[in-house]
Order: sequence, then structure tokens, then C-alpha cells
Amino acid sequence: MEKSNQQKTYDATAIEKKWIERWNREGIYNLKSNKKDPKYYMLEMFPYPSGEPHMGHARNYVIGDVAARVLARRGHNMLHPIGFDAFGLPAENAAIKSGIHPRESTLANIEKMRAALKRMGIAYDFSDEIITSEPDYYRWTQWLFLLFYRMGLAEKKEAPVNWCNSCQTVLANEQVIGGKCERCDSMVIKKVLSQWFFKITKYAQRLLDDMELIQEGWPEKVLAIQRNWIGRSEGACVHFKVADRSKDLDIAVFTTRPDTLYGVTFFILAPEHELVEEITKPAYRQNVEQVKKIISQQSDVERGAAETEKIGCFTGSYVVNPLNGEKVPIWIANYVLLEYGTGAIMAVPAHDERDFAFASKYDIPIRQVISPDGKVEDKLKAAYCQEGIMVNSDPFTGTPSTEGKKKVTEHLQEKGIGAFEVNFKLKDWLISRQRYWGAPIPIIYCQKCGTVPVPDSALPVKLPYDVDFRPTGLSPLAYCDQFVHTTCPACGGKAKRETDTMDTFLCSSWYFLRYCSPHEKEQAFAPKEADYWMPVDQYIGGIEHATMHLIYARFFTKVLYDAGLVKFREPFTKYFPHGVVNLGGKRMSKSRGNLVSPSEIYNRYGSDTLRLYILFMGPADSAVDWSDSGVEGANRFLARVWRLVVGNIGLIAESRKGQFDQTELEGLEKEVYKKLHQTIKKVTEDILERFNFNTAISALMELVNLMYKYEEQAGQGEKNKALVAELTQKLLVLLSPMAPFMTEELWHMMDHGQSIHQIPWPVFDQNAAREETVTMVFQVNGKVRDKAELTAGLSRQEAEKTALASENVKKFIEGKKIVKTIVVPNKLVNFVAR
RNA sequence: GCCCGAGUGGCGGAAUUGGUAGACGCAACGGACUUAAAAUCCGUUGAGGUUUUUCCUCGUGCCAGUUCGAUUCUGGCCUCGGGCACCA
Repeated sequence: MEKSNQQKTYDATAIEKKWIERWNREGIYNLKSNKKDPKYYMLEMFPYPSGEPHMGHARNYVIGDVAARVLARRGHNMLHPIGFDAFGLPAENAAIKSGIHPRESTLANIEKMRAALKRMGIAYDFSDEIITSEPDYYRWTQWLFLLFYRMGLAEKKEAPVNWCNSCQTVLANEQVIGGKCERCDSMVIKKVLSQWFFKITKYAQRLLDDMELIQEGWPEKVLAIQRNWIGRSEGACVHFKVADRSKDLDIAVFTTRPDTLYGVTFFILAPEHELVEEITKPAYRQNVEQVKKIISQQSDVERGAAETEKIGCFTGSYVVNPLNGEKVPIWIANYVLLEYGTGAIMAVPAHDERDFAFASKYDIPIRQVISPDGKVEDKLKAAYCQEGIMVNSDPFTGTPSTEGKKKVTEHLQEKGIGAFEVNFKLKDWLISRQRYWGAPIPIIYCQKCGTVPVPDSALPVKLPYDVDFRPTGLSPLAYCDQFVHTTCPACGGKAKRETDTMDTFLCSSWYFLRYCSPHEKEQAFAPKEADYWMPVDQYIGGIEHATMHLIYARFFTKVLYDAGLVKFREPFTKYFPHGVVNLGGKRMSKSRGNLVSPSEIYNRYGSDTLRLYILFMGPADSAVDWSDSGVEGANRFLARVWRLVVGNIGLIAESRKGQFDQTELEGLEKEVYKKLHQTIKKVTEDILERFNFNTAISALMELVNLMYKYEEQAGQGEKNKALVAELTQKLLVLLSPMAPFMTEELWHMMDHGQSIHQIPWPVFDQNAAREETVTMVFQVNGKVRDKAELTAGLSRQEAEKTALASENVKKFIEGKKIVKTIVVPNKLVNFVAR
């Protein structure tokens, strides 16, 4: 025999090193078959190359790997690619400290990460890998920027933006979490700067509407988060004229309650509103300036908090209520925000909590215009914010408020002073960054021609290598003369380049398209390949990207659809958010010092144990706590399988060609064969239909337990060799996606030439799995009183008869009358007795 | 405040269509093997009662409801987690 030195004990490290090399050499992880097979595009969110992968990465990639392996072996043409989201701040920050250039550290980290992914046995074809920070990739990110620019979806504008002082750059709204920087957790402040934006707001409605196309495959939770973020609200826009002016001055407001228009008793402008200056009367100027100053000192979070005291002051001017002609005073107040709506509101204290609090504080009249029952109250104790009947509203009095909203708006529309309007909380995506390690924005500023896009033929605009990238608040590229100074593509004159780089979320907004044709030289992606592979059938990754990456990728796809470059409107048919891995109830983190790294585990127990435990520790979509004894358990199970198989190696080799007749099996032999087929069904369905890897593994454990029972009962001499061979080989194939190394090793010990990972997935035989007897439960008044092992498919009458014969059932119906009998075939008989 | 989830033994969790609650694993305990230990193998393990290889009662966050029957469906509440939040 080839292997005389077969190991008696399971030594993962020795095995795994060997197979990594061999699989590499043989390239067995190109899972593409041919275009006749049904395609399947399985994708896990690609990592930022931080060095060693953490446990969250491991969970992400192991889950995808197992599913991809099973699908490929069920005859799919699989695309299962990997790459690196390689631009970004950490490399640059590290460079500032260590002096190692971001490109060098990034490539070194990619090397580490790639090695770790291979070590964990993830089935990726690394020849199709992409790296977003390399010019052959970011050239197309730049090209896409220019496409957006040409479509009028990219514009540079001055706006109050989020500024992170620690990162020395602006941030998109989505990157500000609770007023803090998503990256470094420091407070974000508002600055007015001229920045590049992508007009995602133009797609707000479609991002909502197209949820219909993916709601089957996305968890409702994620769609709800996005819906919340987009924040659609329906209402009306109403125009108010400023009173007593020689020239007409008109201020529009957005309201969701046009039905309360008769209850407007004051009007508020955001303190930063451009008209504040103009309408403030001299007598009030000093006061207004003072209040503005106080408000400007409040942080965004402070000002945004509902508990913060409302402050404001009168400006001296009035607006005219367009419906009843009443003059109402214009105030400024901290609770009105410039960013939302028009930065101005009509205040209805009777029916808005905030306006009520403000009016009470400053003694502004409160007028009830909505009543729950149509009656007018003397004095409202609190704002009434629900629907009701309109009161004190001239022609509309008596109208239900829901109807009133429509009627009032229609009325305003006829008079040309208002209209139906929809507002979104979603803001345009700020995409420029004042940092070095990103793709340069391909724009040139010429004194004569203005803003000029870099021609496609001149792409990529290469990121210069030798740059002093210490943060100064300006992009480091601004100090790189050879980069900045260029000639205008339009007139040939002297010009300067844009020196900001792009948000790295742009790189990840289209990478799934690049994977379809990763080596394409002439275009971002080959349409033929994209049309074939896209959309991604199953996307896997952390839910923390719900309002960042996932919303941007959906937006990009819609823009490409409008540009006629792709034929689908949604990039990811199904999305599975895996849960986080905690330790001691807390999220693992370096700063907390509660880290368990995958390498610790695979160095100690092997990758198969790591993989098995990751899958077994809980449902893939829920947060789980890491347990060291759980890892031991996973390792114990693998060792148990190892011993079972190794103990039968000789026997299996002997009986390889032997057939066995399943109809002749009896007793425990029949039981265990039945269990095998039940396990095939369960494992297949758990993995492919439900992503329930934990229960798939418990099914395999049950099978192994039963196989041990058979070992014990049969004894060496009397074992059914052909049956043992069949059980063992099928068990290994079922286990191989989860424990690829060990199963491969055992497979080869049996003198198989081919890799176990190329063996077709076992086929479930319904006949073999069928139970011939079932445990039926006998109940009286819904309580279990007895059980019996009965032939499956027993008739109702027979089942009822057997149940009635039970001593315990008799005991409980004695002296009572059976008023009803429920029989559920193969399950239970229930007597209702009174 | 609004919108989503979740709540089951000592612990992680299972119960897929309303039909045996607690699969599988961890931990614990008992036994076998061993000079001994580790490893391994075999058992026991929701709580309480009991006539202790028997059977009974209770039990899936709490309170109701629907049903012959509810971890599962409905209504209300509590707790925890997540998202949004002076959003007009």
C-alpha cells in the first residue's frame, strides 16, 4: 500500500500544509464549469487588507465557501471570486507613523491575507483576484466617475459638510455614526467647503421602489434600515410671502400637515438660513446675532437631540399666511435645520410637540385646528399630533384631517402657492476626500475652460508614488507639483488637477462587475460576461454596510442601467448578513484586548476545526459568543470521525468494488443506512435553502453517533463491509465542504485518485430514507398520555383503535364521554373527553 | 418617540406546514479502560413530586385570546439588541 505510515491520530497541521500546496498546484478551485450549466454567482464582501483576517472575516468567508462548494458540486457553473478593497485610511495612517509607503504595506498585507485565506481552505481562484488600489482597477473607477459626470450626476458644490478633524478629511453622511466618525470615532464637525457630490438623491425613489425586486432575497431588517435612511415623507410645499416689503419675497416650507395651515401662529427660519440677514429688522439685529452665536456653538449632536432646550428669537419681520392672510412673526430657532426641507418651517404649536414647547416658552399663541372629536377645547395642555377633524379652519372646518391634507394642498395648488411634495432624508453622497491613498478624481481646472474632465484616453490619472502624505487638511496631492501642474485637455493651456481623491466606497460600488471579466483591458467590464454572471445570486457580508456599501452599490447599478451598460436594476438578488463574533458578550476588538484570531485557532487545532466551530456555534445570521470549549468540541468531533474512518480503511479498500443490496439490510444496518439518506437530505437542504450550517453539522454528528453504535454492535468480523464503505465515503463527501482538509486526507487514504472536492454531491434516495414505523402520540384533551411505535401509514380507524386500547388513555377517559377524536396520520390521536 | 428583530435547560442552541418542547454540542456527574492521569468509550442530566425501569404536575419573557392542541397564530405588556430621530 502507498501509505504504510497512516496516522492513527488526527494531526491537522501536517495534513493541512500538504493539501494547501497540492490544491494550489492542481488549481482545483476554479469552480467554473461551462456555460451550459446553470450559473451561480456567490460573493462575499471583499476585505480591506488589514493584515491578518479577524474572526468576522473568517465567518464571512467560511459561510460562503461551504455554500459555494456544495453548489459547484451540484452542477453549477460557479463564480466565486475574491479581491481586496485596498485603498483607504488605515494604510495611510500607518504610513505616517511607520514611514512605510501605503502601497508597500497594502501589498504586504494582501500577501498575508491571501495566505490566511488559503490556510483556512477557502476555495478561491486567486488568478482572478482584483486589487482596487492598482491602476488597472482604479482606472475604471475613474472612468465611472467621468460617466457620472457626463450624466450630470457628479457635481462640485459648496455645502456644509461633515469634517473629521482626526482623519483630516470630509466624510459622507453615511460615514457619520451618531455624530462620530465611522473610522476613528472622533466627533465630526460641520464645515462649509466646496466638494464633489454624487446625486444619489435623484435615485431616492427608485432605491425605494426597486426593493420590490429584491424583497424575496433580502432580510426585511436590511430593507427597513435602508427605508429609514432614505426617509421618504409625503406632504406639501407652501409658499409664504414676507409681509410689508416693497419687493416680493417668498419663502417656501415643507410640511407633512397642510391640514394644520390655519393653526400657524409663527414661522421659523434656520439660524443659518440665507434670508435671516435680509429680513431681520435693525431693532432686533443685536439680539438675533447673539442667539445665532449661541446656537452656532452647539454641536450638531447637541442641537439634534430632542432633549436640548429650544432657543430662538423674533426677527422683527412677518410672513402672511397664504390661506387666511394672517400676519405671523418670523423667528429663528435652534430646532430648525438648514439641511432638511427648505430650512424654514411653518410652526403649528397646537399640533406639533416641538412648536408647542417653543410657543409655551416664548408666549406665542396656540390655536387648535385639529380635534379628535370635532369639539374645540379651551386650552390645550399638550400638542395633539394625531389625525382628527379640522376645526377653526373656515371652509375646511369639519373635514377629517386625512382628507383635509389633500383638499388644502389642492386648494393651494389652484392658487399657485403650493403643491404636493415628497421629501427625503437621504442626502447627496459626498465623494471627495482630502487624503492620499485613494483614486484621484479625474478632473482638471483650466483658467480659460473651467472644469474639464480628463479624457478617457488619458486614464488612469495615476496616483504619484513619492508624496508627503502627512495630513494638513488639504489633500497631500496638492503639495505634489508634478501631479498638480498639467495642461488643459481642451485648450492645451496651463491647468491644475483636482487634488482630492475619491471615497473608497466608490471602488467597492462596482467591483462585483469587474469580477465578471477581471482581466479585461479595454473596458471596466465586458458586457457579455456581466450579462451572463450578474446579478450576484448570493451576497454575504456584515449588516453594518446597510446604509453605506449596500446602498451605494444599488445606486451605481441603477446609474449603469440608465447608461445602458447593464441590463439589471439590482446587483444582489439575495443578501445574507452574517452575525458578528463576540467574546465575553462584547464585540472583539484590539483596543478592548478581547481578541481571538483565526490563526490562533488554526495553528492549534487546524483550519477544519476552526471552520467547523464557526459553522456550528450558532445560526449564521445571529451574533454569537466565542467559546473555547466549543472549539474543543468541534475538534473532538473531527477526531472521532478520523478514528472511525481510519479504523475501517483496510476494510473499505477491500470492499471498494463490492455492491450491497439495500433491500437485504436489517436491524441496525438498515437503521444506519436510512440515517445516511436522511442526513443527505438534511445537510443539503440546511446548507442550500436555509443557510443553517449548525443544524447540518448536528445531523452529521447524529449519523456518526449511529455509525459508532453499529461499530460497537457489529464487532470487527461481522461488519457489512460494503455498507461500511458506502457510509464512510458518503459521510466524508457530506463533511468535505466544512472540513476540506481532513476529508481529503482520509479520501486519499482509501486510494482514491481524484480529489474529494471534485466528487459529485451525494444524491438523496427517498426510498432508503423512508421510515417504516412512526411514534404516534396518544392524547386526551391535548395532553400526551401514551406513545406507541406503529407502522407508518396506518389508517385513521386503526390508529384510533390502538389509542383506545392504551391503558393510560383508558385511565384518563374513564367516566367521561368522548365528544371528538382528532387523528393526524403518523403523528397523533387526540380524544376530547368531557 | 417611530420602525425592525429577539427572548426556550447551567451554557450555545434545535423543533422547516399549529401536532412528542429541549435534537446536536458544551459544561457537570456516574461508570469502563489505566498502576495513575490524560485521551477514549458507555451512560445520566429542564424543575418539582412520586408508588423511583412507574406515573403525575409545572415549564419556551409576562398577561389574555383563538384552537381538540400554541415555542409556533392574534391582541396587550415587559426586557434586551439594532436602525432612525427637534426630519417639519
